[in-house]
This record gives sequence, structure tokens and C-alpha cells, in this order.
Amino acid sequence: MTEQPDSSGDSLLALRLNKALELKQLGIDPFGHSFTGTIPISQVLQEFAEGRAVRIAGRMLTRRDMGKSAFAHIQDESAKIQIFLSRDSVPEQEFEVFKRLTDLGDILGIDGELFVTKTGERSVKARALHFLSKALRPLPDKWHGLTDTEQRYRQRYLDLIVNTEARDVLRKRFEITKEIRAFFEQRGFLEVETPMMQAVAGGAAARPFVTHHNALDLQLYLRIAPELYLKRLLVGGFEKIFELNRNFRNEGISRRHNPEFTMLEAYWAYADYDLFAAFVEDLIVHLARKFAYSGPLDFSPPFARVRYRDAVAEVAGEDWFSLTREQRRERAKMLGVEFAPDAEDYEVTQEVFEKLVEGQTQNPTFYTHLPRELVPLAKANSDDPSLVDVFELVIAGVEVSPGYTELNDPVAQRERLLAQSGGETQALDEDFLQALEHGMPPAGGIGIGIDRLAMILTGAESIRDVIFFPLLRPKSGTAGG
RNA sequence: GGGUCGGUAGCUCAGUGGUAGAGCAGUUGGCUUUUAACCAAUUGGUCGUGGGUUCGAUCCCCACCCGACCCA
Repeated sequence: MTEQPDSSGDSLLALRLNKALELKQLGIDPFGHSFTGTIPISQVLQEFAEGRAVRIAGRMLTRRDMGKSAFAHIQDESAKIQIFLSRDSVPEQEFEVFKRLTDLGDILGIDGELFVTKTGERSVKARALHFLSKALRPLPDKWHGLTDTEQRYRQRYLDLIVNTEARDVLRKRFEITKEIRAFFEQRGFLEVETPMMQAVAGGAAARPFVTHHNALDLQLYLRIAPELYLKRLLVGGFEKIFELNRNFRNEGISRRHNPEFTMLEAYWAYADYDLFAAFVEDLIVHLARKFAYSGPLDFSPPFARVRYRDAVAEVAGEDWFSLTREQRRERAKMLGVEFAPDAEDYEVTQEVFEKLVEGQTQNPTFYTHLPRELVPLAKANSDDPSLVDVFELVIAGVEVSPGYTELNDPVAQRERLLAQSGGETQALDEDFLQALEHGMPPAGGIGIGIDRLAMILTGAESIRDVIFFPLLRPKSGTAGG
């Protein structure tokens, strides 16, 4: 017990294990028990009244030991508060235990009464101390916190303990999804769950993750979108449904991409893309207000509505759509837009759109009337069948929400899916097509990229800041990840 | 995949071709209103990994690993 003290990694652990052992010998469980009747610290501070008895619990983050008295800060989920102990406020043995056997990071329960210090800080004078959990490893720097990005993501729990901003952003992300759910439910939508493991990965164009079911000896894919199952529910008679959950795409990782990400999809029978555009606008305006958005974007309604062709013509020239194939490619290069050598005309146009329109759009803008080649699952426009009834809501340079009038003609659907799959019939979800043949009501559908929306509303610069545990390559020697 | 930057004590960071330093955390002592508490003393490092150059490498070179950003 009196070995050479040092503070390198494992020795620090050994030292704290010894303290835990000593606590046990004193009849104190260092990893305590349920501790009920506590008041959130934020509430203690709000309803502060000197002399009032309170019970709080939380993690000790700082400590100032002054001989016969001591101060510390205790943090719970809601806030932190200073506690004061002295030989007079708690039994002498308890005071000694606090001084000698607690460490920064320990989770403590405190019974005490409220008072104000000389310097005016609202504090708790401890009357009794309860060990709830001993921390065997040290906290990051009390002043600088944890700044190493890699470690912040790998050990998110430390980030959450010491970096209030990180905690606030992530908390807000889940408050946003809670609010979105409430918004849909108030308007009569039912939240549903459909398969994440699918025999055919449909509903989007993306590389799927592959997995295998042993008992059925069946290759399955993690879903890239729930769309085809949600539409089966429209066939089955559900009229207003949404699903808010994870999709998986086996593609690159970047500031804006995580292989698993959260998507909301909603379908509304007997509606169309236009009704849904108004719905999405209401939702986003509501969220911006509810979460007191104060960034650079202007969320005041109505959002701009611009036709795809008009937007492209504005940046690429009024004559863009009357150019020949070669002229168009030349113009695109002049504009600094890159495209694949074998790109179709509409693909070159789409590159122009993505780089010069979408990428430059800051305030929420609906782009509508997209060319049908881009969106195989949407319904053709009745005035111009080369267009589809679709919107793309773009905010801060990224597509946040696409919305469609869904294609419900099973024959046309089959043709488009076949064209999209490059003629590979095995990639067709025959079961979905059969469902459509039973009749799907005309409907509007939308998606909302929840991570991106959360980034915009919280001002986060990276998708990793709105995901608790973003995917990282596991460090060699560590399990899992 | 390409480019740029980074990886040094538990955390935050300095630093040098001659064998590594600060602050915080830790340990010991002092201190009954502190709050980045303070005062005194003190422990702690395969300098990301592996090669190479060199009398000598944490530093220079090469490869690799991990991460961030930009580009594709």
C-alpha cells in the first residue's frame, strides 16, 4: 500500500485501486448503490434558497483542498455546482475520507444545504458524502479539456464529460429528432419500422454492406434506404407513415459522410411532392424557431422555389439546353465543372447543378422539376413528361431533403428500375414490383438527412460532431470499434 | 486514391543531431470561503511503428500505422 508513488498510466490505476481497497476496508463501497431523491443541479440553481436541504449526485471535476475545509465542483447531466466541506460540516472521518480517498472523476452523492459563498457563488454545504463510483482513471486536463480529435471520437465519453459544447451539440441533435417525431405525429403520421436487412438493397443508388444469415444461408444487405418497404405499407393501406432510423452505405467517409447515417423517410397517400414541400418547409421553420437558430442562414418562409432548368441556365447560360453535346461539354469545362468522359448530357448538366447551383445555395431553396433520368422512382410531370414531380431542398450547400410524387404505375416502375440497374434483373426487387401491381395509392414521399439537418441547426462543421460514435478504423490492439 | 498538417508524460503543449521540458493531473507536507485556489517539495517518457543515414536520431531520410483538413 505504500509503494513508490508515481503517476504513469498503470501506476496511477494501481494507486486508485488501492484507494478503492482502502474504502472497502473502511466499510465504504467505492462503487455504490442506488441513490434516489436527488434534484437536478440546474433545478437546484434555479430554485436556489439559502438553507434549503438538497440531495445531488454527479461527477467531481475540480477540487480545492484547504486543510480543514475544501471546495469541489460536482457536475450532473444538467449543470454543475460547487460543494463545500469542512471538519464542521461533515463528521471528521468523512472529511478525511474526502481529502485522502476521493479523486477527480469520482461520482459522488451529496446531502447538504444551500448557501452562498463570500464571493457570491451558490453552493452546497455538504452534510454527508456518498461514494457512488470511484474513477480509476484520470480525467483529461481540467482547463483545456480534451482537444485531440481522434481521442474525442474514440473515447467520446471523455469528450462528453469535459467538453460542454460537444455535449450540447449531441444533446440538441436528439432533441431535434424528438421534435421531428412530435411534428409528424401531431399531423397524423405513424412511425413504423421496416427491415434493415434486405435481400435486395433498393430505394437508392449506393453500394451496400453485405452480410449473411446462417440459418437461411442467405446473403443479405444492410439497407441503403427503407423506401421500397414503406411503399409496400402504402399498398397495405397505411396512409401516413414515417421511419426515422439508420441507413448504411458502403462508401467513403468525410466531413459530411458516415457509413451509417440517419434518414427520415415519410409517405403520404393521396398527396404529392408539392404538398410535402409545404410540410417540410413548415417543419424546418418550426425547428429553426424552436431551437433558436441564430446562424448565418435565413429560415424565414417562404423558401425560394426554383426550377432545375432555370437554376442551371442561370449559372451556365440561357442557351445551355440548346447547345450541342460538344458545346455543352466545352462550356462545362470553361465553368470549371468536371465530369466523366462517358457522361451523358443530363449527367454533365447535373454536375453543373451540383457544383454551381447546389454547392452555392445557402438559404433554404427548393429546386423542382428535375429531369426524369435523375430520379427513377418519381412520377413524370403531366405537362412535360421529360421532367418529374420532385423537389430537392438545399440548405448550406447540401441537399437536406428530397421530395417526390411517387411513381405508382408498376409497368413504368419496372422499366425505370431495369434501366437503373443496367438491365440486371436479379437486382430487381420483384416482391416490391408485385406489391405495386396490387395498386399503390398516389402519394408524396420525402427524405430528410437527419445528420445534415442537425449539423445545420447546431452549426457543427463535421458530421462526426452530431454522431456519438462515428466510424473510425480500430486502433491495432484494441478490440471492437 | 492524391495533397497538406499533425501524433512527445494521464491531459494541454514546448523543444533540440549530443540521449527530453513546462502547466495541469498525481504523490508528500502546509493552509477553514476557494474557484485555472495558493505555497513548498516531488514522481512520471519504448518522443506513433519499423527501417536507413550518422560516432550518436525524438530531431534528417524512407516506408508503414492512426487522425484532421482539402481535392477526386
